[in-house]
Amino acid sequence: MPDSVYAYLSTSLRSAAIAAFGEQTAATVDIAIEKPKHASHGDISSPVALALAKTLKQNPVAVANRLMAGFPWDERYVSSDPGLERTVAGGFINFRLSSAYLQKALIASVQSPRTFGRNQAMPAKRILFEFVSANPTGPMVVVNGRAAAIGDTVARVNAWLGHSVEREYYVNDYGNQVNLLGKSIACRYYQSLGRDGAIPEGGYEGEYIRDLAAEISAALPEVASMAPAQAEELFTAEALARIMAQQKEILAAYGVRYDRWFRESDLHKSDAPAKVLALLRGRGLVYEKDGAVWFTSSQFGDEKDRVLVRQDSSPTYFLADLSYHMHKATRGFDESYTFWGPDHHGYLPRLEGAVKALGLSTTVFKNFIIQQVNLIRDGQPFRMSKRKGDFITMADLLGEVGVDAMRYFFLMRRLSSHFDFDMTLATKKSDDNPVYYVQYAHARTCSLLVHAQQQGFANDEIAAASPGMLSEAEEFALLRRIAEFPTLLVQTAHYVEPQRITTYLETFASDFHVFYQKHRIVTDNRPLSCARLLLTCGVRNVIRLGLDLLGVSAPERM
RNA sequence: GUGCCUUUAGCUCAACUGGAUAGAGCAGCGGAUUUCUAAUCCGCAGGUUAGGGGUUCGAUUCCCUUAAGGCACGCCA
Repeated sequence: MPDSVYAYLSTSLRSAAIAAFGEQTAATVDIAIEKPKHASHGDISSPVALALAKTLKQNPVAVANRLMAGFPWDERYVSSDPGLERTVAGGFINFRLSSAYLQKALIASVQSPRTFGRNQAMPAKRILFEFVSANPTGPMVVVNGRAAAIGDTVARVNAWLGHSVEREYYVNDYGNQVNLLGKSIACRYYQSLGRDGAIPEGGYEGEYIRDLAAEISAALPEVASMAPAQAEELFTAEALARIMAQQKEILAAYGVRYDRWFRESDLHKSDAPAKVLALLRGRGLVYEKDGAVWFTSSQFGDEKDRVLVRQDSSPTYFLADLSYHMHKATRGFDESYTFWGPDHHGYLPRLEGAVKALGLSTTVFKNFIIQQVNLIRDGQPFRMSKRKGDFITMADLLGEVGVDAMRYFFLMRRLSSHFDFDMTLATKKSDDNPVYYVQYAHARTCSLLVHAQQQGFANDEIAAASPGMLSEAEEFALLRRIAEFPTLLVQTAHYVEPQRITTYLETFASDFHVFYQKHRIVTDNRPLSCARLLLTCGVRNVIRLGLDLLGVSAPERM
């Protein structure tokens, strides 16, 4: 038995098409299953007859009717009651979910909330998610917060679906940037001792550099007696450790825990970069020019060739990144997602080109750019200036708006959209803040169940209620929402679009508020009350589950 | 200059990846509470989907083009 109505419909429509028009014709079309825009069209529909009509050069309605003549109706999924809905309209084939299907979903959401929505049909995969990976040379910025929310939630959804997920943070603790970090701190340290010296070209000038210099020299007084080069090294190592610890702390407070912090420097300690170089060289994709070693990335869609090994024979970030990808490839993941910041979109063509050149599968390695974030305060764009000191970091934003609003807001939009974060709205505890709207619906279900208990409704009695008592339009709307949840998760994971969950929760919350407004749940009619309380349980579980996947709390009282 | 992202109601965004009458929230206006939470609900109004062209039964979605905004263009990471 197919585990979803989608699977049932697509196989059934396929076999009906074969029966009606023969295998050859049926094979020419995809069986699309979609949710109609208007509820009056049914719960699920398929435009397959429109596509077939084109191949057959026949009237779509006639094609649809012929196709449906041999359709294998199954009441466990859809209702075949012709009075319920016109099955064929304008060439679309419309279905209504059966009561049996809806009731089964409700029971599942109430009885096994810890597995509701898990996809048993899908084989479990091992999936790696790398995200944030901010340079350990300064504080994390607001776009890192967006990446953290998205990467973590996509990982949560995949884990929920039954996959084995790992979260990884790539630490760029090697090369010029970290050297500059150490030099900058050393410079501030010597300045504090009254010695001369300027921050090196391209070095870090933020206030936190002074703080690090003071903290480290206080913790490790022996730095005073060290030669400058040695002191620089110590400052570098110690600063990296401190910055990483701080990043971990902030991310943990934000609800994100990584399974692994992968250090770039470890790659350089091994022969991994040399191996990648040899591999590319063996394929004739490498050449020498101006004393450097180049990769022919222009053959792979990049605008020009890129350097792998510099004139001074040190490896570039690019080469290290390729060896990192090779390393990931040897670890046996079925899929490997990398979420990049907006500043990396120019980098992806060469990376994807090289990944292809290395023979790595592009269906395994998937890259996503998370677009920039603009802060809005009091309706005005908040222009950040490091010099003036009015710079808002990820930690600042977290402190100001809190985990719930911050994660929720970052998850409201698709990754590719440039996001305006309205700080004033996010901190507002009012009805125009969507986080509270959804949380309030959850709190309402909880207080309703508490109220029912006080009125003498026992949990057992509610659990044994008959969902067949539910007949109002508002009740069916909620049943459909619950039944829709498993598909929502599959699609969210497939398209990597977490905003589907926030959109879903908002409409779901709205449906519940409407239901609540229109119907009294706890009444003298005991069987009906129990059925409505059962429904309320399902609503509560699914909203809570959705909020959990977003990393947003589900308060029981507000 | 080149590449990438974005452009849908006054504002912020959806539209299940090419389907039916483009939908929500906020803001605006008008209503609903002797009731299980009014952080709620109901109604009204709001559109040439930035402009133009193309592809086809059908386009917000795909292609071309123009415009606007943003980001990136290093032997940094």
